[in-house]
Amino acid sequence: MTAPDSAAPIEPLAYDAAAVEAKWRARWLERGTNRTDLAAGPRPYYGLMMFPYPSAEGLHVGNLFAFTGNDIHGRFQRLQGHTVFEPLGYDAFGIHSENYALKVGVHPMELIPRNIANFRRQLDRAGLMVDWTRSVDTTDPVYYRWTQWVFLQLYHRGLAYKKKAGVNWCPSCKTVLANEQVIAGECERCGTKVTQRFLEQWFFRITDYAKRLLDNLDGLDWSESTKSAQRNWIGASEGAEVRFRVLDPLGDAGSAAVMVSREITTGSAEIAVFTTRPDTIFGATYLVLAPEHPLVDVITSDAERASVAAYRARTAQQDIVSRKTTKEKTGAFTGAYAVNPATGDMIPVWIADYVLMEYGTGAIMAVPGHDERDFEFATKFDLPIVRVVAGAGESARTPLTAAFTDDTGGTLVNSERFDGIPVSEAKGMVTAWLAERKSAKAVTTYRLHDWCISRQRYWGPPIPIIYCDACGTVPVPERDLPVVLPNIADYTPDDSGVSPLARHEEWYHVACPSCGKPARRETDVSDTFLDSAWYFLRYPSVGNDTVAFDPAITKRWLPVTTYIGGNEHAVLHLLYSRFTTMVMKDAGLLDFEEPYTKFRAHGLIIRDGAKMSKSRGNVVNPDEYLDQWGADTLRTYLMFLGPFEEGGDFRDASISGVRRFLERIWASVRDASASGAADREVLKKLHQTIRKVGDDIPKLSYNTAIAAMMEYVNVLRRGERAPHRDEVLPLVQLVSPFAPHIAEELWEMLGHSASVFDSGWPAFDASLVVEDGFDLVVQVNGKTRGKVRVATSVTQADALAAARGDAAIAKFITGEPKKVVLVPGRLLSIVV
RNA sequence: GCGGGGGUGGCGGAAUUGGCAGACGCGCUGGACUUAGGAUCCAGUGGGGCAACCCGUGCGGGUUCAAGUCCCGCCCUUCGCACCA
Repeated sequence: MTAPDSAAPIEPLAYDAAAVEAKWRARWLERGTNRTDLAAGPRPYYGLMMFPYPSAEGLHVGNLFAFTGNDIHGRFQRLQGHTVFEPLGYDAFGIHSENYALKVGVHPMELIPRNIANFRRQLDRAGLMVDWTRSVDTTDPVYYRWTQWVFLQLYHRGLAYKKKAGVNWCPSCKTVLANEQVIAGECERCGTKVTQRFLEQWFFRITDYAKRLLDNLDGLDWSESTKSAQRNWIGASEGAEVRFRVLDPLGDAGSAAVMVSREITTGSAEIAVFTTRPDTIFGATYLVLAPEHPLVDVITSDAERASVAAYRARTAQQDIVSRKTTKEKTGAFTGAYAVNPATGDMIPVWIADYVLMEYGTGAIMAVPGHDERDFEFATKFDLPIVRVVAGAGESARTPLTAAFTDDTGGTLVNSERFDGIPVSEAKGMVTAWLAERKSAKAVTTYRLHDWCISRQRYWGPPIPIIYCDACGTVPVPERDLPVVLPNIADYTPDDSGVSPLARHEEWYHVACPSCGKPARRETDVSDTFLDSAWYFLRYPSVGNDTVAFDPAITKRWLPVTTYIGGNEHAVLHLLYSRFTTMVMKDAGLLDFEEPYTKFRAHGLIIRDGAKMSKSRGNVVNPDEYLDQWGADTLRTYLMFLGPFEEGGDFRDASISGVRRFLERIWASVRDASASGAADREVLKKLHQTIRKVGDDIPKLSYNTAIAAMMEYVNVLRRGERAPHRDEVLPLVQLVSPFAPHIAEELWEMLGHSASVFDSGWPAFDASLVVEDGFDLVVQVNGKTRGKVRVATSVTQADALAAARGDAAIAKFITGEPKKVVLVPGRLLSIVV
């Protein structure tokens, strides 16, 4: 029998990911599917994702993972009827770009646009619902004009100031290094010994906002890990500031009695210290100042001047990192003495580098009996150690072989009127007692430092300040913004420690905006964290070049509804943008002070159990996977390999399962029949799935949502049954946030002409999932012995009867039940 | 040291917050269809045992009819902070 001329049976249309994806990329562009109507769309939903640094290597699967997770969330919100705004831009300034440009010998102004073009190409393939008409590029003068404007707002509010600060300096790279670039006192790149330099730098007074930044955290819907990292970083500690009077260094150091009387008449200097343990003041046997402390010059005796100067010089040379990590105690005696306000004793004043100028008051009262560092120091320099706290089973005379630092269980000893009082109570009591005598006050100190925004480099927005001999420091008037970063050929940093911009004469020299006389520009550029501290304010106002952010559109779209990003920015970026927002609020420019209502940190994609890195050679290039599997498969796979907030291990092996899942959906829709009726059991599973996926997506439980859809497809296709159209149509909507291209194609195959993303979310019908009975699990003496089918509303007595009627279970019910517990809808527990 | 996550089959991971441990996927085993299978489909798959059953969520205790989940004491791991007074 030969077939008639109608040829072989028609090949069923196979899923061709590349064709489908190309078709829908073009269609979305042409229809403007991803453009957001910012002015009129109902129920605004601002779904922000952290913008990437456009590296020369191109998009990383880690970026893709993060963006996809955010995109799914955004597409889901759109299906729920929100007007979703999902912008994306480029964070392209900074030392990374500059160093890379120097390395490959291509100017950043040439390199960055090239990188951005490549990023854009890759991002377009990823199927993100990004509104590209409102993108930002931090290196574009159209953008950084407003970054400079933000600087000026802070400057005008007295929140930007200049001060000298120590920085890590690599003499070989001729550049300032961040603390994390210093490895064991050496430059991470070239291995040269790092030194410390003092440079005039611009700072933002973020410490003025420490309390607000800390207190507001409680009310934010953020990942707990992120809030905790911020709390850690702000580092509030409660304690007391205690003042110690310094004795006249010229006096006779041999007699305490004489000294005390002299000191009252001369009224010499006071040293303020910060302590979290005011209760231990009776054990404060010496004071220590940071070597940089301004009082050191005042109090140092002639006899000690040379050794103090030598010690200070040595400290000034040391790099900042090794100073903080070298535990070996060093120091020098100043020759001065102070009075312990609790005991009246004369105690020596030392300087040591274990005391940091930038924390607290830059001075401490040393209590060697109850602080490990002080104990070590006192032991080394033979200073007195006094016990003032006794732990359980200890007395005032129990010798101290190490510092006793427990501040929960102890009671005070050798502390006069406070003897016997528990440490927990004594803290407040001692502070109050000292306060009465005008020697102390309760204070909270923060670990947070002011934000240094100066960079002595080329690739950043110039700080908009002009120095005039007549007028002093003059901010660039807003009408003169932007201060354009000049395109200079030689942007290599040099040994001067001054930005390369200083070498560009015609840019550097400028007329003073205030008096017109010759003046000079600030040559530092600002930190990239300033670029990203306000970018979310800009997106909705992109295109409006008369303001940084339009008040009406800002009111409509901000604060950001959901922000998703990596935990590597949990501290600095998020803190700086919160601070900037608070300042804008205080300036009356915004009516909210927390920029991100909800923040979730995504996890990290690792490979072979390790973070992806070039040196390890385990970096996954998304292009390869997009070519081989398509964006829909890669997206869904990335979301399936683990919980979104934890990340997961990328492995080639399991991607095929996800691809098979999409193919099965494709075949189900292709083969669906419109005649007859949908199967009731299948519909039940469908509606359970609608509920599950709808519950899981908002929780970012993408992996379990996908698993639920896979389960449904297994039911749908069981035994190679032919699905009904009503069984597959809602599935296309469910899967669409994950696999948008194939969903659009299938939606069209089902006869729709509009986008699936404007079709709404399938309705969940509770009546379809009602079960008329269920399998009751029966436990006897705590062990599962079987299950019986019973009615949903079964009573305990009926359940027990049913269990007894099942031979396999009944044989374990050996006597009269002592106790019976029925968990409705779940199980029956019988104790015999 | 302080703070935040984690420890579940061969692997990635589920488990409605105290209620059938191992959903879903990979891998593996067997089968079907095939000239063929690295395609597709079906079935099985924590360990032990012929079986009835027994044992199993890092370790040791405890609470409970019932513990991966709660309590106490440890171990390991990962991330953040750290000479911060």
